[in-house]
Amino acid sequence: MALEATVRPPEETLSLWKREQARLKTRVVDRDTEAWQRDPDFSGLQRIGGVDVSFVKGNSVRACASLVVLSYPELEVVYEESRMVSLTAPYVSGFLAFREVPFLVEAVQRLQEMEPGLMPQVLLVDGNGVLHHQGFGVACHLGVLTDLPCIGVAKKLLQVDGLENNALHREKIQLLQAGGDTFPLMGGSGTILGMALKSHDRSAKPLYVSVGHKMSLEAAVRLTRHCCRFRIPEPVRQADIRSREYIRRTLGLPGTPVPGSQKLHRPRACPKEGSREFTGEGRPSEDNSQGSRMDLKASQPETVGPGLAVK
DNA sequence: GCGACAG
DNA sequence: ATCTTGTCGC
Repeated sequence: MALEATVRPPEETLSLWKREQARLKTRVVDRDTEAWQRDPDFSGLQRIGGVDVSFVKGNSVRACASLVVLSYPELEVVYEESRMVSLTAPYVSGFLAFREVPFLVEAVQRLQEMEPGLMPQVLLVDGNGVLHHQGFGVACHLGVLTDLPCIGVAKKLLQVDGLENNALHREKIQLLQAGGDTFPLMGGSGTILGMALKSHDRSAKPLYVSVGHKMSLEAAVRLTRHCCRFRIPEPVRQADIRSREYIRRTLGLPGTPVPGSQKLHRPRACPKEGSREFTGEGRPSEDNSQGSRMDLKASQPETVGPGLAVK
């Protein structure tokens, strides 16, 4: 059975995860690698991806992972895939990627198979990049595993390396005037780990932008700003909206009983639907037979597609 | 016992 | 992340 994605993993698992983060961190590229990233108007940029995972309320395992692709600069959704998944790892601050990234990588892989022409040129990720305990947040993790440029966009400050959401920090926030205003987030070593960004004119809370992969912080901030019709950049916002919507429409549908309810309400046998999901297309459904528990599974796929190799 | 805590 | 209604403002 799927492990309790609620329990804190043993220290042994956490140190394995840390080792994996340290190993993959050496592959992060924290500078612009594409021509469009340096262009004042992002000329050449046509597709931006966004990913998010939403959860089923009373359930720590079931979730919906969404990948959307938006056109640039129109910011219209040109691709969407939302799919129910069964999480195997619990949420532990600093190790978010081990919970969510495997399903996001799979989504990118399916996109590469089904609609390679819609592969995004950059991914906006809900969470941090190098602004992280080990300097390797979920945006870096997804970037390295897919070899796509990635930007970390967090809604709350991760208090790490001396960064604190204290009075001084809140003062700086209040000094932000117009949309696009920023201030640097400097770690203890003096390195700029990210930027606080007022994403639009009337947004009290800033976004915390950091480099994920294959992009400079300056370009990451500028692009994030260009994606904000509202506080949350459109690619991430659309992924969030659509993953929640998918859950809302999926819950209560047959074939998806709540774990404990089966024995109580359905003591008798029914056709073995098991834990299959309805895709709405009658396609075979999700089966995260990752085989195991919480392990190094988040880093299992090392390649996504042409030119997207990671060894 | 108390504070911290991306999603 | 999720639990939750109304309310103030453009």
